[in-house]
Amino acid sequence: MAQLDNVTPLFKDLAKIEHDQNVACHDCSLYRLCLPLGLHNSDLVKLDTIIKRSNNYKRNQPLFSADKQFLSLFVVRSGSFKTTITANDGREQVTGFYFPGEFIGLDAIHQNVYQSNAEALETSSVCELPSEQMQEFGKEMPQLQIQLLTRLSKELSNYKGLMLLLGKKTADEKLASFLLSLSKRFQVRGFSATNFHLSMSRGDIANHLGLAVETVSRLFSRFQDDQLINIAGKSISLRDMEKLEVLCGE
Amino acid sequence: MAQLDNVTPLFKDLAKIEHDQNVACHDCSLYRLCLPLGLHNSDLVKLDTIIKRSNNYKRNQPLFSADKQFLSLFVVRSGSFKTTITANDGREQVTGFYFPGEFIGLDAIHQNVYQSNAEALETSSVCELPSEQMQEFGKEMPQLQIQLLTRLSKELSNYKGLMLLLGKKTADEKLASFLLSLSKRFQVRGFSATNFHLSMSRGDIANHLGLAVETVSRLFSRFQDDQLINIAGKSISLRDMEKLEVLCGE
DNA sequence: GCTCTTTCTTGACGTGGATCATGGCAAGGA
DNA sequence: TCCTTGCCATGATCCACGTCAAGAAAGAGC
Repeated sequence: MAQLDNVTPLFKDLAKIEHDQNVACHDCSLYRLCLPLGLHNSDLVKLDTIIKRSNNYKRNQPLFSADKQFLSLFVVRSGSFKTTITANDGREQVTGFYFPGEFIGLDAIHQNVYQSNAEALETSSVCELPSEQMQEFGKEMPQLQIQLLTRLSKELSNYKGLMLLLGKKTADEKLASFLLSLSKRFQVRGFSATNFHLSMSRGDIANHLGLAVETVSRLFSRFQDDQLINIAGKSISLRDMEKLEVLCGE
Repeated sequence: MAQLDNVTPLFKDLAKIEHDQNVACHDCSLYRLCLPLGLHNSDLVKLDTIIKRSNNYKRNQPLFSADKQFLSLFVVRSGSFKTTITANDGREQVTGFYFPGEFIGLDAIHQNVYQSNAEALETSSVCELPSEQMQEFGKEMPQLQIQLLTRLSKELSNYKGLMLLLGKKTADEKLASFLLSLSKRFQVRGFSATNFHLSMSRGDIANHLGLAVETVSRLFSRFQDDQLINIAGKSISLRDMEKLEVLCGE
């Protein structure tokens, strides 16, 4: 995310602030998108005391692994992460990509065990919310619980959309849907909806969409030939949003 | 579910009780599987006052539809339901099947709008939890919120498993995984893990697994030839659980 | 700067599962 | 008993996408 430069005035100092380990929630540029929204000021101050702000994670560095004890929820502060699950024969599925303000680890709550692997896609940092203290605080702060319920509910409905994508869509539709989903998420974060950086590899994209790398590569080329996008390595710009919207079929 | 007859002693009167509209939570045979688990007795009594116990829904009768206002969460009391989402061109994805004690509608919380369509697969009934009152009660009953969080978290992690299934598994593996998932869910409900009734059509199964009806039909035949299962219409018995476990690759 | 490695692209070919088409069977209605 | 309707089974055919192979770029390490 730090590579992105088409920031709106509102978020013009995002890149600076988000990398600062010592900024409290109420001064954080992600405040509007993040957990504390809706909390009373006094609760926010309390919450601040349990949040650990991480150092940078490097590309490919794991945040947590499946089957390990669930100790903390994470919120992305800068950069991006992917989560994967693994079949017993080693096949992997990339279950999601996570950008600043998004929660990682919500699926671990029900068994107190991480259900997936999470790793950084680029130099990234997180805010860590220790699960025990979150549970304590939750009892006194219904708003905090409601935030978590809302996040979980939203992620759940995303995943149902992904089922439609994986189960029913063609390769073209899958890629168009993926690009538009990224676009919308960057937009609410104050970045350009049309020009952005793909922090994940072609392999990750292909895996996530249930396609072969070669198919994704060919589609990028074809979308470019058809003037739907411009793509150069990891930089992409969406040239014809309308056609992309039609293509994705939602 | 009412058609199932291999019930264990523990649940021997399930079929009778579950259809009784007037049974309170603490007398319900689903108590151990359901929402109230972990609530104090006084809270349970309070909760009981807002729960509406439905009449029977008939086969194909909708419980709710996507884009309608979110008014209630539902818990299946008897029978079974499916949920679907629809692309704008009419393509449907069956996102899930729901059995007694399971929640329907959790993905509607974040926008106060139902995100999917739900309909009965057979004669079925539900307990209805009005969302407004649930929100009120949630503020005073942290245990209730925790139950909801736990359910959501579990459903979320199921969906990540479904992504692996849809994205990476072969037709054989998909069907084996599906059958074993049903088996486990029936088992915790006190029914036979090996002999049960498929309340959904071949079409629903195929759709849910991202396959064609014909493929599902051929697979059932082949599994039968290979002595993995016996199938006759909607009745199925799993003959070789071990091989099925191996086949499903988890 | 240069090598080594990883990632990406592009072409040629093969295949798993979709689609199409036909027929069987059970339930319901007259 | 016949007809209709819905659901399921199964064979024949086809195609979207995967697999294989071979370069081309792009980083990573020195």
